[in-house]
Amino acid sequence: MNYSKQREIILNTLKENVVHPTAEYLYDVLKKSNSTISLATLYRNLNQLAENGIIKKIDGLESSSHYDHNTHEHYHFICDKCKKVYDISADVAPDLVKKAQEETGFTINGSDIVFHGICKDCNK
Amino acid sequence: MNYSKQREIILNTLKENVVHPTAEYLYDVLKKSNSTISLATLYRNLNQLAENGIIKKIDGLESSSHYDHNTHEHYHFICDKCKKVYDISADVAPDLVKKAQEETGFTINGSDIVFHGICKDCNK
DNA sequence: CTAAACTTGATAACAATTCTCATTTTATTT
DNA sequence: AAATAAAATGAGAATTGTTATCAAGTTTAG
Repeated sequence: MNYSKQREIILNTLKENVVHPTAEYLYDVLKKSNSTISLATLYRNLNQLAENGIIKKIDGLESSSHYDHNTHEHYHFICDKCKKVYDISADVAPDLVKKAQEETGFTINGSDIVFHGICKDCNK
Repeated sequence: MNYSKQREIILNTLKENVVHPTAEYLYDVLKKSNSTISLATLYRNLNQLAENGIIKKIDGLESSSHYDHNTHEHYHFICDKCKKVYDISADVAPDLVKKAQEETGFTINGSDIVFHGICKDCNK
């Protein structure tokens, strides 16, 4: 992977975002800050960054993928009403990957763990 | 939900499938058994069945959704090489949903828990 | 038996993502 | 720093999975 200005901007924009944005959301943010990054370049770089373990692609949330700059093991919750994505500590299931590996005998390289329901705000 | 012949066929076909098929896979199976079920009807019914809790739609595996006739709590593993989908017992993380609920205070209605890596067969 | 509600098939439409390809940037070798 | 190879880019076309539309057929309750 060579250095590229665009990739740097994309990564920084993702890092500045507390939420877990979709490509489309990032694209809008980038456009507003006058970056002339094309949608293809955005997708290409998000995929590359994820393949290199620098960011994490979160699937299973909605029809579109979300991206997370936090690669430490943790899970996600999406509110079915407001669609906000929250982090859940990996402490709720200690050694989850290890145990799954023991049970199956498979080599586990990653996991996508997503809960959905209604968040506190929407429950009011 | 009214009775419908098509829905019955779709549900039975899904039940007979030990794998966790995609809509496309099911469509092929149905065509081979001379069912004249249109793709739209298939998708419509899979969604309805899932909404009514009769089957489960599994997201986060691949670009397309998979469907599971087993609605008891359990997790999934997809082999990145052969793309086969395996079940993982919920025992690897007892009370996962309950704990996540306690930690967050959110109402959790469901979860998609997917591990990926290389299965035993492909590891040989 | 009739009317209202539901379901269907065929196909168009859609949204998210990837591909193509000519041009530009970055890295490497001299 | 010039030449060359390798990687990245932008723009838009293409692809994939899924949903919407709508006229016609089916199911169900009264």
